[in-house]
Amino acid sequence: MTNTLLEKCLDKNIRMTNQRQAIIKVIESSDDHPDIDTLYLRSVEKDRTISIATVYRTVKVLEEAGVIDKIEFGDGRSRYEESGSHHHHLVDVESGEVFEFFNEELENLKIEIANKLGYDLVDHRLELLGRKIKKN
Amino acid sequence: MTNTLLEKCLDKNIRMTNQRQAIIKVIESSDDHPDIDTLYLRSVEKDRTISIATVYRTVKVLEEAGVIDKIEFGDGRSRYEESGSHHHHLVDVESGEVFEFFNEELENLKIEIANKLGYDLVDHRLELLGRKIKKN
DNA sequence: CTAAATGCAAAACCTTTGCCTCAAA
DNA sequence: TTTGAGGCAAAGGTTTTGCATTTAG
Repeated sequence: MTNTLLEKCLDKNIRMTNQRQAIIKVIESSDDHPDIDTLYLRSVEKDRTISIATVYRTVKVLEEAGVIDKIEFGDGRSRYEESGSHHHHLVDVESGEVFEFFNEELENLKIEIANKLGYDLVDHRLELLGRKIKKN
Repeated sequence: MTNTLLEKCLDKNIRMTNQRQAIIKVIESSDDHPDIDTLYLRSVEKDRTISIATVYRTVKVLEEAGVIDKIEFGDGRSRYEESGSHHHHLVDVESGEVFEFFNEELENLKIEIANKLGYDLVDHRLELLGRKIKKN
C-alpha cells in the first residue's frame, strides 16, 4: 500500500534510467514543493550527468502517469509533489511558507458542487492565502 | 453600487488614458477569461495604437488596485477577470469550457479551515476539473 | 537490435524593462 | 509644466525541442 514512488513508476511501465531514478528519489524525499530548478540542483548532486532538459521531460512523464502533481502558486514557476491524498495548501502571504491540510468536509463539498453542475470531479486545486493571526 | 469597471478605476485615482479605457472596456465586456494576448487583440480593435506592453502594464495596475483578478489555470498563461463576488471555476477537461460557480458553504468552510490553522484568510483560489456526466 | 531517453544548445514562449516620446492632470 | 503612460525593441526567465548519441529492455 505504501509503495515507493519508484515502485509506482515501475508499475506503470515507465522506462527506468539512472537519471529518472535520481529525480524520483528527490521528489519522494522532498517535503517542500520544489520547482524545476530546485529539482535539478538536488538531482545533480546524486547524478552529475543530469541535465535540466531531462528534469523537464521526466516530470512531464511522471505527471502524465499520474504519480506526481503539478502545483501553481501564481509566481511564474511550476512546482511538483508526489500524488497522494488530496490535500491542499495554505500559503503564508508574509513568509511564503506553505502548509498542507486535508479536510473531509471540503472533499465532499467539491464532489457535490461538481455533480450539481452535471460533472464528475476529475481533479481540483485549492490554495488558501492567509496572514498569521496575531495573538494579543 | 453596480459601478462600471471604469468608474471603479477612477475612484481609485488611476490615471486614465485612451489605451487604458479601451483595455478596461474589453475586460468588462469579456465573460470568458481572456489571457494577455486575447486582451491585446480585442483592445487593438478599439484603439490601433495599443501595444502589448501597455496591456501587460495596465493589467498589473488594475490588479494591484484590486479591480481585476489574475487567474491561473495551469497552462503557462495568466488570465484576468473583473473582481467581484468570490466565485470559482469548473473547467471541462474535454472541451476546455469554464463555468463559474459560487457556494456559500464553501466560502465559510475555507475561512474556518484557515482559522483552525491560525490564519486569517486573505485570498484563495479554487478550480475544479470535471468531465461531463453522460446521461444514459 | 530497436525504440526510447539524454545532453546540449538553440528556439519558443510569456513577461518585463530601458529609453525616448507623448499626453494627462 | 511636470509626472506618469505608451511604443518599440531588447532582454529576462521558464519551458520546449531538434539532433546526434547513448542506453534500457
